[in-house]
Amino acid sequence: MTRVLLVDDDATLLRALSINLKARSYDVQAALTGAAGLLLAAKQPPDLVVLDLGLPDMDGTDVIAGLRGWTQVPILVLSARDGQAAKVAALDAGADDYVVKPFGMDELLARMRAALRRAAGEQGQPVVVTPDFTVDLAAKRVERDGVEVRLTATEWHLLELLARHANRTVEHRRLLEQVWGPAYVDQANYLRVYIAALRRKLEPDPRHPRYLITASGLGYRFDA
Amino acid sequence: MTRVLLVDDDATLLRALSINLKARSYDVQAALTGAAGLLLAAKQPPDLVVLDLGLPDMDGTDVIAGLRGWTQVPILVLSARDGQAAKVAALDAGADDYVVKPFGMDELLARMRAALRRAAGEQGQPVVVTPDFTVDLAAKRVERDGVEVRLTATEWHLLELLARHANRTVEHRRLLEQVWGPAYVDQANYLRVYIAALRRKLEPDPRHPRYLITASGLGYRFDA
DNA sequence: GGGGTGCGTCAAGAAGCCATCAAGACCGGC
DNA sequence: GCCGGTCTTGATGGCTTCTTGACGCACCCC
Repeated sequence: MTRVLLVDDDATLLRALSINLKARSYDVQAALTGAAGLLLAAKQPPDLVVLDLGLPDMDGTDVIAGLRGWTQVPILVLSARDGQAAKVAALDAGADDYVVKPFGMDELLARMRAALRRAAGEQGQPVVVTPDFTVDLAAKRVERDGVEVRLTATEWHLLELLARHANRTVEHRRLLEQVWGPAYVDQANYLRVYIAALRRKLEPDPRHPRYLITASGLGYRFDA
Repeated sequence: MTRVLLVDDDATLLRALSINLKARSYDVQAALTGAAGLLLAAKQPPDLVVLDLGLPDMDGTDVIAGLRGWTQVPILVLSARDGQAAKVAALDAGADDYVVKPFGMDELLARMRAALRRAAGEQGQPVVVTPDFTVDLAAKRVERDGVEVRLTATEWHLLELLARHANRTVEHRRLLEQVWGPAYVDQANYLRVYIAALRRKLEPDPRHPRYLITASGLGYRFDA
């Protein structure tokens, strides 16, 4: 299910949006402040963020920067300000779209669909195949010799991240940020433990990994 | 250079846009009709399409469909119609953004940048190629004769820095500061040791380097 | 020719990183 | 409250990588 994070200090609007989105089978999370929004996003990375710029606790562009520091999630900005300068600032800070309040619900939904469609397109093929196992990113399943491999939630997050960047080294920081959250960027221990688990479950010879490659000092790479 | 295709039947607006974009170093192509636009796009695929919906020869959504049939290029729609239905129709047909005329030039440019930024993210960063090896900056990988060359973290940082400034001499201070930190700006020893390591691993004849060139007294240069 | 400077090479000890294991904490279902 | 699985955390040993100093060479200036 598509997870949407709403950040807006106007509780009435928040509720209206929330109801509308839930009725359309989105998985909705809501925050009233920028700080709460960033925290929620870190805990459970959303597929789309709808962000009101007029928050009481933080400047809107700072919230955008806080997200862009570690994720490429589409950000759709809402704002009462119609000036060009505000729009340019938000878009250049990393927002994907800018909608002026008051807005029509149908338009907002269409813009959300457009943003999600683009983001989905980026993810590429949903299945990664190797001679020894296959990773089905859409179904969240891993098969080896025709048998499903049972992965824990954390193992899956890590494998998914690596598989989506197959053949590219992903840095320690990035892995830790995406799987455990921004607070864990220097807990490299976690990576070792879970990479080891994945190797045990997937590699033909866990002692000499062929797919989950260590880039010493840099990160790990999934070679397809 | 970024190629932009403008499709609009209003010749005045077309010229104004064109001048503005060219001044910002975009490579601009213009079409007055939907048919001409589709033809141009097919001939020389653009990086971004700016499309006026009110064309004389075709319905706007048909132009969008004609593009979406074979390309994921970002489409930014211009329209005089401000109704929600028109926006929803265009966005759901495959447009990425919808700007109502009259619009501010700064806003349009910011929305173009946002669309291009997203599209660029999909492709990944550049690769530096030489006759003897290739440096993939995004994947953090180096290949030589089709075989991966194993680099340590420090070796990679140094090579990356040089590759990103290919064909330009980078000063000792700068290299040391970026790779080892500001406290090491006069530890020129480190550079010798690690440049030597890179030459051993990458140069066809490490004794007579062809790519990692010493600029005596100044710094080093990566010749591509 | 002599002294100085910058560069390339080498090697050995120090330091850091990685794989692995295991024990305790935590959390869910029953 | 118990039990199984999962997550966190710390300790260990092996290995890679980094740091450091020494040496030789080429070049330049005097």
